Order: sequence, then structure tokens, then C-alpha cells
Amino acid sequence: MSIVTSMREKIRAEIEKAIEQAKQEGKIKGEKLPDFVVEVPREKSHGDFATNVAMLLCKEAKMAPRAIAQIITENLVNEDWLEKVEIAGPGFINFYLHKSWLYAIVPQVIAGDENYGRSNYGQGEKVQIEFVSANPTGLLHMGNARGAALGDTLSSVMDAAGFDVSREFYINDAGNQIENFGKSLEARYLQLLGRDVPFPEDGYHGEDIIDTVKNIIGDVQDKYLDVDSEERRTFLVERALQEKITAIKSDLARFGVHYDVWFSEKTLHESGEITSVIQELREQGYIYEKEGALWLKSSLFGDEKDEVIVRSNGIPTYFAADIAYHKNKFERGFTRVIDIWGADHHGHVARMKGAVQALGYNPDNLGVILMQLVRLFQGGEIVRMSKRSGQYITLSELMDEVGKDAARFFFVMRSPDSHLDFDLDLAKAESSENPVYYVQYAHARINSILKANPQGELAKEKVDLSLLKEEAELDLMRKIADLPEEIVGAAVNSEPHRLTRYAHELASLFHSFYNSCRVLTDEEELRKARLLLVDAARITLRNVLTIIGVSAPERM
RNA sequence: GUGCCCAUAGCUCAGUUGGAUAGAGCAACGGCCUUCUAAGCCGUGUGUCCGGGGUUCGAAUCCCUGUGGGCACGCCA
Repeated sequence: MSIVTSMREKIRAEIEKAIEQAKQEGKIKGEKLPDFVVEVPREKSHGDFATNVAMLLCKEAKMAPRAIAQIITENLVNEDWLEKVEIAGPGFINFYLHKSWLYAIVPQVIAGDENYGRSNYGQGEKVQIEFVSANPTGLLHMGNARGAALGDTLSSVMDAAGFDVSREFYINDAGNQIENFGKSLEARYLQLLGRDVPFPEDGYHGEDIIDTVKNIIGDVQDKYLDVDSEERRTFLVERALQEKITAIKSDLARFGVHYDVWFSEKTLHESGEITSVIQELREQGYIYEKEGALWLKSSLFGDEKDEVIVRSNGIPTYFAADIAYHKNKFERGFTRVIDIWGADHHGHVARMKGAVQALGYNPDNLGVILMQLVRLFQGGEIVRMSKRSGQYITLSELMDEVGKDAARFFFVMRSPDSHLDFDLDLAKAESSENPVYYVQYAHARINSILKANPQGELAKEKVDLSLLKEEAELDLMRKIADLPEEIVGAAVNSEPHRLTRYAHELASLFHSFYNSCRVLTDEEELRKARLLLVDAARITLRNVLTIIGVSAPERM
């Protein structure tokens, strides 16, 4: 357990004891203990920890909050780690701790090294996170890139918080879209070989599929020119998907994203899982027929209306496949399933949760993170994106342009439900305007100090950390100590953007410390202590950057 | 029209589940390198938290309502 968490719980226990005693003495009335918090106050002048318990008790006890706070304070046992307790404001009780509690953090971080920040909060709960799942009919665009950065960081942070995380990519290699893809490929194939055929109106206009078809022609020439359309399309689709999926995999790998499972939609059709899940829903009475199609009564579960799951032509919809897919996820033993979708899919959330419920699972175990759209800016202008015209900036081009680190940091920096204005010029700037460099620079500076250390090695024994008394030193330790709780908070709330903020704050405190405290000073004992603090800062910074998927350079 | 998301400093955004005087970055101005990396630090100020009601010890946060913007409402995915 982290030091901050254990102090918090110690204080909570003391408060509870004090209240219990006050009740026995008849000083406070009331039956149940309110759900109070022991929090770290925003203002440093309000102590190390504070509680609102007195304000919450006042209603039942029928006393003024400050009077209750007074009684609780008097009943607190004077522990040696407690320096003083104050009543403040409307009735807060502020706890000031002896500085020694913080010194313990430094050796703990160094001993933990790459494990510092990790915890067992999730207790190995099996979680599956599905993200990106882009159509394999094209290249990855900005929305996919944001999903990739978010999903991968959420996976890493949940892993660090003690969950057993599996990353999964769902390949939409079946259904209407693939039909359409086949028609587009076929048209390009015939056109490239000199046939005058029209391009399908709703086809994939992107340049990239022309290249794909050119590659195929390089292999098989006109072998499929005069065979029947069915055979030609099947061949072209299979070959093109292979190429596209390989490209998607390698772009994501370059972006630092590695999946545990690549799940093919096609297998759900072939295995009969779609048919059987429809049968299961039918037996539950959630299916009816209307106008030749099969409908799911999703309106029973909070959806706005019922949804078609099998078309009148007998072909199941995307939704049917998705239901089978989610059943498959839960059957694999995941007790928590998280999907990351673009905000334009929000209408899908209620019906998906409804379907999960209809299958007998708790819909709360399915979490859907909707992320708002990404707008690209360059030179102050919006860079237009249109899949239809085939003009959009790809993930691969983005990495060429701004690099992996800046791209990942920028995507994770914003909360998923806020629109993201991605400023290409800013992300590219090698200057202080760029928050990525600011954080990385702190790490590089630390390494520079450690290399310049005349002793070479860090003294680990008999170092007097209590020499670290400067404000900047204490603030830095305080922030370092927060990492485990920050990780848990980001994990359980599915808010990876907390990590970039934390990284920035930590870097900022380090830079302040760097400017006000000289590490390689002539005072040997102080130097030893500061070197350990600096090393702890290095580990903390590196660990949080690693979770975000951003490199921690030793030199810049 | 119905549903979901959003509205906080000039700009881009945080705000730890309802707490104390609402915070960062950028942009602006002034200062700091003979010393571990100036890609840095220190200082200067800015708010109708979209408007209006309500809930309570206490609201940017929760409820209602109005306004403005985004998205979705297909036998597409």
C-alpha cells in the first residue's frame, strides 16, 4: 500500500476511534457514521490531510460543526506522527504530520524501481479493453489514433493498478462493408487493367486501395480479369485485407500499441455464434418478426427503439455480430469489458448494454468510453478530413510529422469527452510551448545530474534524508508519493488524462527544485540525500511516462 | 422534433465524485546563466464557472428549466 494511502487510513481510523469515544461519553449524539472523506487539501496551508466529518455529523448530532470538530480533536490520541491538528473554516479538521512520514517515500521508490506506482488495487480482475477496431478497408486516421493512445494508456494504467488487462482489436472483416470493399477493389482492378467500368457510388475512393490493387496486380497480373465476379471479389478481398491488416498492425506497433488478441468478426459468422445468440434471445422472448426482418426488443432495456438484427434478406446486421462478440467476451471470463468508440457511435451504447442485459449479464460490467472527434490544425487552419474523398491524414503520416511521443502525449492529454484540437505546429515545436518536451526535459536533466555525480554510485546506506528540508524538496517528495493513488484514480475512473497532468506537475516541481537546490553540493551528507531524492524523481517520472507510452530520454 | 455530450481567464483545457480564496499551459510584461542541461526558474493579472430557479452547513460539480454548439436518430457500420 502506498504511503499516502496508509496515512490516510491511519487518520481515518483515529477519527473513527475519537468519534466512537465521544459517543460513549455522550458528547456526540447519532447512530451511524457518515461517509466522510480524508483528503489532501488543495491549499498547503490547510495541512497534509483534512476531513469534513464534523460538517457531516452536525445534522444528526444537532450541533454546530466547529463544536463537533472540537470534541473530535480533543479525543484524538496524540500519536507521534501527528504534529498538530487544527479546526478551520466551516468545520474542517486539518492534520499536520511530522515531515518524517514523507522521507520514507524515497527509499521505497528506489527499492520499487520500475514497480513503483504499481498496486494490487484491481486484485487481478480480468478486464478486456477493445479499442481502435478500425475497418480494415483503409488506413488509420486521427480518430483511430486517439483511440489507440487512449486505449493503450488505459490498458497500461489498469495493469499498473493491478487489473489483469487484455488488449483487443476487433477486425470487421465481414458484412456489408466488406461487400462494398469487394466491389471497389473489383472496379479498380478492372480499371487498372484497361476495362472501362464505373466505380461504385458508395465505394472506397481512397488512393490507398488503388495502391493495394496495383500490388495485387504485380503478383497475379490479369489472372482474375475474365473469371466470374464472385471468384474475383473473394480473391481480391482476401488479399487486400491481408495487406491492410498487416499495415494497421505495423502502424500501431510503431505507435507503441501491441494487442493481445486480434479478433475476426468473420469467425463469429463461421462458428455459428451469431446464429446461436439470436436463438438464445429468441428463447428469452426478446425477438419478434416484422416486415420480414428479425427485431430485438431493445426498447425494453432503455434503447429508444427496437433494432433489426437480421435483415429481411436473411443477413444478420452488424449489431447481431456485435452481440455475439460481446457474449463471447464475457464467456471468456472477463468480468469487466471496456469498449472505446467514437462519439458518433453513442446511439449504439444503450442497445449494446441492453443486449448484454438480455443475455443475462450485468450491463454495468460493460463500460463504453466515447471519445469526441479530433480536429487537426496547421498554420491556424483546420485540416479537413474526409474519408469519402479519401483525403485524410493517417496515423503513419502523423508520426512522420510530429513523432510518436508528441502524438501520444497530445491524444492522452485531453479528457475523452472533450473535443481535441490537435495543433500540428505545436506538437512539432521543439520548444517550451510543447508540454511533451517540458516533461521529458526534466527526465533528461535528472540523468545529467546523476552522470555528473563524482561518486558515481548512489549512497544507499546511512543517508540522512531529514536534511531535505527545503520547501521545494518537500513538495517534490509529496508529489512523488502521490503516484500510486494517481494511477488507481486514472484506472478506476477510466481517465488516462490525469496521468499527463500528473507528469507535468511532477516535472514542474522538479524544475523548481533544480533551480533552488543545488544537488551536487560540497556538503557531502546533503548531496547524498539530494541524489537519492533526484533518483526517486527519475524513477517516478520514467514510470508515468512509460504508462503513457512516451519515451523518457536520458539526454536531450 | 427526440436522445446523448459539451459550455470555466484573450486561446486550449484541468478541476480528485458536494468542500475552504476556482487552477494549469499558451499568449503579454519584467527579472535570473562563471556553478548539476535557460527545451528551465522567479515575479506581475485575468473570471457573470452560459442565463434563471431549486436541493443544503456549503454547488463550477447534483436536480429542473431556458439559450448556444457538437453528434446520433438506416433492414449502414
